[in-house]
Amino acid sequence: AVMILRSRFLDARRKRRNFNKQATEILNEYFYSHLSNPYPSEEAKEELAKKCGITVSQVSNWFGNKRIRYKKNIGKFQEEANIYAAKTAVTATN
Amino acid sequence: EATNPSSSGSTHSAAKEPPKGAAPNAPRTRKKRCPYSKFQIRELEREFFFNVYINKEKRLQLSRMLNLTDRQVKIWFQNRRMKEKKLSRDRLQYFSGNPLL
DNA sequence: GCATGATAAATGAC
DNA sequence: GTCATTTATCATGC
Repeated sequence: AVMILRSRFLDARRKRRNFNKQATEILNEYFYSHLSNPYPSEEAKEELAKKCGITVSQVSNWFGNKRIRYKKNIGKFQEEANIYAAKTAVTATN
Repeated sequence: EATNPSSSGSTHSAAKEPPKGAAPNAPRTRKKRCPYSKFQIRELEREFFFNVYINKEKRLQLSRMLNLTDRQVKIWFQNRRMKEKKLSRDRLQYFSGNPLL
């Protein structure tokens, strides 16, 4: 039984599973509200991880991928940026 | 599996190195990431199994055998130690935090 | 067929 | 030396 768990763990790292929509919403919300400095602190990462139901490493992976893919093609993310900008604007007024 | 998928077997000789002094303007281009071959990985892992920290002598020897720079070997061991640490963290979290499914 | 998460080389701060 | 990161590559989801 232990061996089954162990083997499952070992190859479970690269068996990718998409995050649920809510987690992606939370991550994007933070990213686009800190677009000038999208580098969450260790504490912020832990809080994001808890809220998203993922690990801190996964949060780091997400931000690493997001930063470079955003930088590489800002135009492609423009619509997404506007959406979350508007969303944070609404929450700010409330 | 025997041959190196990365072209020419040499991962550094063909790569760009800072000009020896001809061009003072230094747009030092970052070295392109070059995945290592199965053979290179096996030998590096073999040495890593014996000792996580490699001394300079074995490092030079390995770099010549694998056609890598000593700097590449040094960095590989650094990254490999970080990987080991992360694996330990993940294992701990996986086996302690979760109920056995 | 690309989007996306994870991993592998490479750099730099400290 | 560690360690967060950048970048390209890998593997999978859909």
